Formats: sequence, structure tokens, C-alpha cells
Amino acid sequence: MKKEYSETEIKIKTAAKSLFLEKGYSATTTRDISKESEINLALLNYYFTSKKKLFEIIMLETFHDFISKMVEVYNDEKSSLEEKLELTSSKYIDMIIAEPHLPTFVVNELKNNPSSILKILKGQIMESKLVDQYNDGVKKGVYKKIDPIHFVTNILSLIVFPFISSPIIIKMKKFNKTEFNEMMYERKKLIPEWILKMIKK
Amino acid sequence: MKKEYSETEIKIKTAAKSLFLEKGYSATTTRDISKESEINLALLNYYFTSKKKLFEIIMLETFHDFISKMVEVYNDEKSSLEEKLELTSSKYIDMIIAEPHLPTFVVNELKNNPSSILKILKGQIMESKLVDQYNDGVKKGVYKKIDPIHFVTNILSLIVFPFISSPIIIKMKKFNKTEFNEMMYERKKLIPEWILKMIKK
DNA sequence: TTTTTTATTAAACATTTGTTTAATTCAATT
DNA sequence: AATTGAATTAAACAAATGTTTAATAAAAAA
Repeated sequence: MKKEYSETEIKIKTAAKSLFLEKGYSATTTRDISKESEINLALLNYYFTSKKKLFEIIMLETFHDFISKMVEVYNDEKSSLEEKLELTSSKYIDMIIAEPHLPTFVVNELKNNPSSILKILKGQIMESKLVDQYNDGVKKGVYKKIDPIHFVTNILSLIVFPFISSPIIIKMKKFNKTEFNEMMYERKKLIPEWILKMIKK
Repeated sequence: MKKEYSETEIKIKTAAKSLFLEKGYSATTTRDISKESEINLALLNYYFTSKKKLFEIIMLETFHDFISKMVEVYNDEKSSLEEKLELTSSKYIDMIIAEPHLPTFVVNELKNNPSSILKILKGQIMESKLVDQYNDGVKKGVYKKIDPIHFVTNILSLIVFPFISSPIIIKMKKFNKTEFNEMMYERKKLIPEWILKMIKK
């Protein structure tokens, strides 16, 4: 199923991903990509047919990475709900610090491309071990009975939104980027605590 | 200070705002705008000099609205912290349901235009009555001592992020748009409760 | 080595896009 | 009614952009 990419194809894809992430689909030109990847302009179409096709491939791969990192933790058999929260928080914050444009990119280009990309999601989150554990807690009466979609949404919100709004936060607090990252490291510990308080009766 | 806009200028601005919100700056063409507003293409440059200038005006106004609605509530003298949370949650969710593209737009085009637009922010949030009240609670020992930036960020995160990720939520829950909005109405009550739990000792 | 296939290149092509021009219509003023 | 200035229009322009072509170079197969 996986395609083997040649050296040039990888060069194109790497440059294209970087540019698409930073500037989005429309603001990135094929000449930008050819320059950044140091390949001849015509090779883009030779290997990927069109800018749109290239974008779709990258979008799909990126979104897949984005989701599967989450699903991995959510479905771990051994860990408790608390441990899953800590792991998610920590791994996700690290992931986005390493690639800060990721959330805006995913969120942004998502609304233009709903069906094909979102197929990846198919029940992977709402039927995860984490949600099971949450529902168990509800049954046992230790967690409040609220639709688990709120639980799942809140985790993502508290992790991802600060990155998306980082220009605002940086401005409000007169932060530099390092200080902002430190704030996010702080949240690694805080978010699991907050989520637990939110769900507990 | 406020500029008086003629009928045609308003027609252009209205169409442009709608298109910029939906598709972003780069994906919106001047011909799109002229078609949508039913004005001659040349009038765009006649009244607004360039696409970029037009965009900046719209971006500024939109961002200003976005922030001032928040600041209004945050600085109300009479209301308690709890009441402010309820009002913010309610007003903001209504606002975004009425204009669903708003958050993605603001967040998205923000990173391209940091300085000029963010000037509007100047301490309006971090020096608000709401943050004062939060700090009072900390002094009195009823709230945990955490940098208020987390408090402010969490409120916005829980309100705004679900809208931004609505395509994902809709897919995961097999929602239609009405059902999604109902979920957000539910959150009007839930978010203030959650925030209080998060800050209380 | 010769032939065939694949990869790479420079140039060209057809659209699209932001902007300008020059002419015309409209409204207000004299 | 004549004149002036603003508003509107169709057409044109130049630059940018996605894509294709035709020629060449490199690699693989015969």
C-alpha cells in the first residue's frame, strides 16, 4: 500500500510540506516549491501531476500522523485514564512545539477538504480505550454524566488552542518564543489535572 | 476617527469580508469580490487602492469586534467572576454561531500580520477586571496560584476551539450542523462550571 | 555497444490575477 | 443650460502562475 518515493520525490514533498504548512495551499506557488526543493519546475507535474494532487498527498499524510499519534495513546491497554491524559498532553505538546504550524494547517485546510481526509477518523477516537475508561467512571459514579464528546474536545482544546492563538498570547504577555514554549511545558502537568477536576463529581 | 463609507464602499466591504472569512486572503480574488458585490472590478482599486489595503481594513475591523466583545464583559464593574464567565461563554458562543468562519479567519491571518493588528490588544485583557478578580481569589486562598494567562487561555480554548475543529467533531459524532450548535449551546452552561473547578483549590 | 526507457531541463503556453487607463455616465454647482 | 468633478464602465496591461512541450542527458536493458 505504501508508495516508495524516489530521492527527488522526497525533496519535492519535503519542501512542499514545509511551504504548505507555513503559508497554506493558495499562497504557495509551484515555483516556490521548485526553488525550495532545488528541482526543476516541470518535475513537480512529472511526478505529482498537479499542485492539487501533491497537496492532497501531503495533507493526507500529515493529518494521518496528527491523528495516529493521538489514537496510539488513547488505545493503550495498560495505562489508566490519568496516565493517558498525562501522556497525551506531553506527547502532543512536544509534537506541536517541533512543528508549530501543524495545528493551523490541519484546522485550516480541513474545512476545504472534508470528506476525503476525514475518512481517517472513522471512530478511532470515540471508540477508543480512553473513552471506554471515561464511560466506566461515569457508570461507577465517580465522573459526571456528560456526553464524552465534551471530554475529548476539552483535552484537545486545552492542548492545541494555545498554539493556534500563540501570537495573541505572546503579545499579551510580552513573551518571546522560548517563554511561550515554557508556558506550554507548564501545561503538560496542568492539563491532566484540570481535565480530571472537570470530569469528577 | 471613524470613516464614513458610501453605499458602494459598503457593498464592496461586505462582499469582501464574507469572502475573506470563508476562503482567506490568497484564495479570494478581486474578481470574486466584484462579482459578489455586483460592482465593477475597477471600483475596488478606485475606493480601496489595492486588495491588500482592503483586506487590512476588514481584518482590523473584524479583529477589533472580536476582541472588544470580550473586553466589554471582562471589564464590567458590577458582575462577579462567575457571572463574567457565564456572560462570556454565552455571548461568544452566540457570536461565533452567527459567524462560524470568524475564529479560523482571525487565527489564520493573524500569523501573517502580527504587529499592526495586534496593537488592538494592548493590555486590554491581562489588565481587565476579570483578571483582577481572579488574582483576588488567589490572594484570598480560594483559587490556586497559577499565572492568570492560563486562566484566560483556558476560557478562550474551551469556547473557541470546538468551532475551529467542528469538521472533526461533526464527523466523529455523525452530527449535522444543528446538532453541533446544540452541543455548543450545552457548553454555555458547562464551560463556566469547568473553569471554576479548574481554578478552585 | 546499441537501444530503449527514465529523468531532467529550458522554454513556451494559456489562464488567472491585480491594477491601470481612458472613455462615459451621473450628479451637483455655477 | 453649461460646467465641473465624482462615479462607473469596458478594455487593456503586465506580471504571476499552473501546466505542457520538445529536446537533452542519464540510466537501464538489450
